[in-house]
Amino acid sequence: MQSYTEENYLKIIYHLSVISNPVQTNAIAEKIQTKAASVTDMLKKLSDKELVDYVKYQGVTLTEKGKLAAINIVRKHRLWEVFLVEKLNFKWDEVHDVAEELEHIKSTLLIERLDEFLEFPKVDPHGDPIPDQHGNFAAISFVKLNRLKVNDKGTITGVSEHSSPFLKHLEKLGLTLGKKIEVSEIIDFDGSVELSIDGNKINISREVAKHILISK
Amino acid sequence: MQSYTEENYLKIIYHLSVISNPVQTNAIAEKIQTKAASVTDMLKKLSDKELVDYVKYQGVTLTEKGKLAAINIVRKHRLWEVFLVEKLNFKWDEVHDVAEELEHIKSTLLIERLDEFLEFPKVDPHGDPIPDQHGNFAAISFVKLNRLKVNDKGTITGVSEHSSPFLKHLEKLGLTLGKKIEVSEIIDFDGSVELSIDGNKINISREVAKHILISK
DNA sequence: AAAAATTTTTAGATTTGTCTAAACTTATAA
DNA sequence: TTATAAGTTTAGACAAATCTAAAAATTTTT
Ligand SMILES: [Mn+2]
Ligand SMILES: [Mn+2]
Ligand SMILES: [Mn+2]
Ligand SMILES: [Mn+2]
Repeated sequence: MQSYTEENYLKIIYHLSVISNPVQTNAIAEKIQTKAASVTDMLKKLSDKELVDYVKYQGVTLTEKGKLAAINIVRKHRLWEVFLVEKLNFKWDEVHDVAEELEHIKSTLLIERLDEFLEFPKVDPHGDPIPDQHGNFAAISFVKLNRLKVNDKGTITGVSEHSSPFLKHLEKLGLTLGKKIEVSEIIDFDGSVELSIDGNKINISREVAKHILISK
Repeated sequence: MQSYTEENYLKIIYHLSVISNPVQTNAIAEKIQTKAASVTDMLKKLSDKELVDYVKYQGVTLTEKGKLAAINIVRKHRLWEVFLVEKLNFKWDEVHDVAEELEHIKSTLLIERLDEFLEFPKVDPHGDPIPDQHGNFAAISFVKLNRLKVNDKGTITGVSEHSSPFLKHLEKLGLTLGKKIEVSEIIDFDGSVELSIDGNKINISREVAKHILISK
């Protein structure tokens, strides 16, 4: 079994390894809000437990065992988020911090029953896929909204930024999961994007567009 | 805010102070599965935080602040137990350990929404009362089954022992919450009790009878 | 290819919660 | 009322996770 802290490291290494592999010490330090020296200590420990392959000065990669542990935490995180939104009427911007705590509850029975209670959801409130108990999940194919051209159409299926201010902003603009959008114009001056949604035209900054995931 | 460990101490002091006040160091040590020396250290810390009144060699009493914190943890513990039984189909002997972890999740919104989702339950799966958000709850009046005389009748409204083996045993005998019983005989030899329940006669040991709570 | 900048690791402390062993206080018994 | 037992606290140590400051390795720049 891993400690609360070890679980957090595994999860963050998992998320970062999508972007770069192996994962650098400083990248972890920044995400986990700690100092590089502390990360080095933990990497040695995770390496001793054979959860990561660690090469001094080079970075870390999850082992199969570490990857499975990480995915299991992600599974729990996302199932709890679904629970909070579907059953307790949380908004999608309110769930993340609570799920950060709930994901560490240790009970296989609990999580399997929760999955069943929620009727085996495939995605969480931010459009992220929920792994099954074996760690398998279908990768969702999407394009970032800032990559679309004028007249391109699609459906909002996810977000790549989970902060409350960002999600509240999207909500206010009506940019929620499942909404159909069409790019009506891309403004030369600042790269901002004009969208058609629900018959209205709205303008969003390029920065916001980057974090909206679109599927056909 | 209190740490996970501090919360456990507060809760256990709260439960023990029903039996004896002030609460002794060794009593806490035994419940928390630790050594008396560790308890002493923690009592000093809780005293510094004004959560307990602590007199060296005499024991501890919860302050108002400490009592409120403790009741809040009990509230969370019991609400989670209801959730596990009512929504996730846990048995009453399976909930305690998971609730021990869930009770430490820090989110007022979560617990108020959970309470609402469960439709404001008044008792948990073991018949224990659930405090409201101000810490108030109605004390449930009961007699221990071993105190009843022959021909006394009543309803099972609670248990004073929460271990899985004990609860499974009761379940097998059909001695669950809400069941009506009548004492048909008390065996001289070993003090065991014969009960009428659902038209059948069953015999339970005095030790088991002690932990079954009966109301009129 | 050496110098400078960046990144990472080590060394030594610190905090939280725990432990053992010894000392001390209180309760019980002769 | 002194002796003994039981309960509690202190002293000193330890493991987990963190930190700062300094040293070492790697990468980038000149
Ligand atoms: Mn989240
Ligand atoms: Mn999510
Ligand atoms: Mn319980
Ligand atoms: Mn209970």
